[in-house]
Amino acid sequence: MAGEESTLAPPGHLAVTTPARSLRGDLFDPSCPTRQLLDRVGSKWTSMVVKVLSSTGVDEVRFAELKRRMPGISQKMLAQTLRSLERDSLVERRVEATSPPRVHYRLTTLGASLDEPLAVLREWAELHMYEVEQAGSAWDNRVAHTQLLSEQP
Amino acid sequence: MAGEESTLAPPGHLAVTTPARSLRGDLFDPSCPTRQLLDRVGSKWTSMVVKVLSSTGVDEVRFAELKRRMPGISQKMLAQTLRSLERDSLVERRVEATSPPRVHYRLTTLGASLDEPLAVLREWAELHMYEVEQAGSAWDNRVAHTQLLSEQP
DNA sequence: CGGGATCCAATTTGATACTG
DNA sequence: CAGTATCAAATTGGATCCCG
Repeated sequence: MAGEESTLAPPGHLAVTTPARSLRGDLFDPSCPTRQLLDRVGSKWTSMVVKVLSSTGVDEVRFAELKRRMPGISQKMLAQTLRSLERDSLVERRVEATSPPRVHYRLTTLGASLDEPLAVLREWAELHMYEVEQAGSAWDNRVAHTQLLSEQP
Repeated sequence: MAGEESTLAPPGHLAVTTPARSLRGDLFDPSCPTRQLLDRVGSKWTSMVVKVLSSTGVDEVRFAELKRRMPGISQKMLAQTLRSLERDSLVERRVEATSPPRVHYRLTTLGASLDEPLAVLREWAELHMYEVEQAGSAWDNRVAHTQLLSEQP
């Protein structure tokens, strides 16, 4: 995920944050938009939050409900992921000032639009990842076999 | 990236590797195809290798040439990324037994097909990441400002 | 309830040096 | 040339405890 507080502007002048995109926008430079997107969707829970928020009937979901729909996530990671998404304007946060307070999350229009590319990725995964996994197992077996051979005295 | 040698089958029985996909294929379980794909494309150099191999005129590229086209990558990371992709059957490796040896890489059909979903992601990134970055800067400024206020004695 | 703050373990990446 | 091996640094994720 993007550094939580590491990106804070040095106090005293406003963050301009236009590092003069070095080359063309190639994947290797950190300011490349694709690289930045990949860093986000690659982080463990981001895509799932987007998916859950986009596939629910009601468009707002509360923190606890969200957590319940994502078995295995800790409060910390859920809060962290949500704040990252909020920072990116992909998610909106609404607080009901009751006691105890209720906090609702929803995708922004921008966030909702991200679900489409992710759906394409999901589709590819469902079509082809089985083949990838099979290839991986076969490769591992070949490696194990090779190692056994070279260990013979 | 998937563990390099951690996935080796215990010597003595073949790896069956069908962990009875726990629930539906939801993103949170490690055997979910989308999760596995995300782990791969999320790793730093994978997507770039796919892009470079898919966008070149000649369909085979040598190791050094590949490295030259990816400023910033180390030999180690390039080799590691390539072997991961080879393990996944997304890339094929061909060795010319000359001296010194020449090693050529190319995308498999499977690997080439992955470029399409990635292109969709790239397109979204180019359309919308600027907005995301702007939102991030604004958020950081708000946070910095809030902190300054709370620091007043 | 909805987090923030800490501490810690595991992974990932990078720099460097060595080799067939 | 095309790697492998090793070590150190940086990130990331998770477990916990605490708080309004």
